[in-house]
Amino acid sequence: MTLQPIEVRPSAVEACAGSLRDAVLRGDFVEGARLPPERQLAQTLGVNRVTVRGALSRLVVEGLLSVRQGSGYVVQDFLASGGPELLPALVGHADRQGASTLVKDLLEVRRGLAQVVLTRLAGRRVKKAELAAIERAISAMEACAAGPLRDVAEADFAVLSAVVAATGSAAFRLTLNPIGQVLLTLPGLAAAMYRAPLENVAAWRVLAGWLAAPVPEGIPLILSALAERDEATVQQLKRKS
Amino acid sequence: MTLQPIEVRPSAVEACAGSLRDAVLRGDFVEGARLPPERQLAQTLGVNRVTVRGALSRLVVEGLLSVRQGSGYVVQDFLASGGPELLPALVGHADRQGASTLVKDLLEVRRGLAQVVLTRLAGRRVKKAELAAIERAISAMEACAAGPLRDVAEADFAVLSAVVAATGSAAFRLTLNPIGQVLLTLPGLAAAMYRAPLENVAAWRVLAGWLAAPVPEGIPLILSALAERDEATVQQLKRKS
DNA sequence: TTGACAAATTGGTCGGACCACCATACCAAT
DNA sequence: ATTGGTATGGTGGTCCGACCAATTTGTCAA
Repeated sequence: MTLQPIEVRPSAVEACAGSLRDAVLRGDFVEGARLPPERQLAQTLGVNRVTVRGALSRLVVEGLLSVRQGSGYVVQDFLASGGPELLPALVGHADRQGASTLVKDLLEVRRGLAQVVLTRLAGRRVKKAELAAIERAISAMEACAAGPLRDVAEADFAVLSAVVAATGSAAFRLTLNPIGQVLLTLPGLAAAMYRAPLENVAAWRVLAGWLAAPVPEGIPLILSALAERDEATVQQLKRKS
Repeated sequence: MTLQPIEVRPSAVEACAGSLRDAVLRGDFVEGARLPPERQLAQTLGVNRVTVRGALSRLVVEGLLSVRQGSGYVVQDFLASGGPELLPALVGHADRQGASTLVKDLLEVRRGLAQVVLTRLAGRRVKKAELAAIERAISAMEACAAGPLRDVAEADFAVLSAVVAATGSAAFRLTLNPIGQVLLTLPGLAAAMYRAPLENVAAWRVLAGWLAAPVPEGIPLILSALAERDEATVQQLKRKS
């Protein structure tokens, strides 16, 4: 009994949201154009109006649509108004080349944030409690290294999250969270990134060691290690799928 | 006739979402605890169940709650699962000191992303079309420098957005978008940041000039200028409110 | 004590109705 | 011909009541 991959049936509004999101990203509706009215969409999708309303409001939050009472839903330029949570859908619509580029760029963003975090941490004393939390997260990752990849990925993100938490900055954490969640949902990414989970654990241990005496000179080494791992991940991703 | 600040009445589900969000962030519900059922919340808030459902689903997307059919809504650790769009609400619940710290950190995140973007742009040739778009955005900002602050802030963000767009990376843009939107909604921030809009325009022009021949050596100067402006903004914010 | 079963609770969906806002076309006054 | 008001239909926003589906809880028998 290694694992039990439960499968959940997505809710109706989730299905509707996915369908509509795909349609928008596919370009079925011209940007700036108006979507069909809710009632018509409901009939087309064979679902109640309340359900499509839920889906549409979701897309509005995501930045794909805007809405005004009495007027209707208009397609937005999601690159100018959307959030990172759109990336999985974008990856789904891109070819192999485009998908790997998207992932590569997202990892670059993550490294950039990591650099800011490390820079901020440099020279400061990290509280013992937070250092202990990081150690705990690393150990947890080591513990599930042989288990399902999904758990490894989550544990890996938990370590990074703990490091970011050590900055004591809510803005940092809230900015990183969506990126981590996106990385978790990208299919095949975990398989490409955690081919040898224990190496990742070792890398984290290096970072934890640095945190004990965070001198700025140590940052480039850590960052280059991250870059190496990310590069290998992208290469593996290209080769695989 | 300088401007006409229209006022819109927020929708019912927005109001409900705000009320519930405040309650959660204020700690009225213990983390991990279950919220009252939808029907009860509807009665308490004096609104239909459909309406509170909309508000609750919104909070789920924001990472404040999780939900399971038959079980209920449970409060999440938003620092571990929330997105940057929570920051305005957080600022509203913080004291003066905490609020300015939140803003300062968010600006630090933005500078970090700017650094990554500039690093990526360095050494590459920026396409003429994108350079022109940046110039256009700067001119648009200059044009509305004397107008309402809200427009200045939007134009300023549009410039940064154009610069990021020059990277050709969707991940970069989608990561930055929420941060920009948050900065736009923070009350009083525009007043603190754009006390002399023309200076900001001049700074952008410097950046645009660098983009014509993006040598890595020019990056620190631009970044330090940004840091200076952000620092001044935070100081002004502390002093003011 | 344990396991299965039944009832109550709770979120998810449905159908229809009405209200508020908006877009358009039309008409009257200038 | 232009302007301003008005009427009509369309569209999103909210409400009501009902039922379905998943979960939790309580109960009882083995």
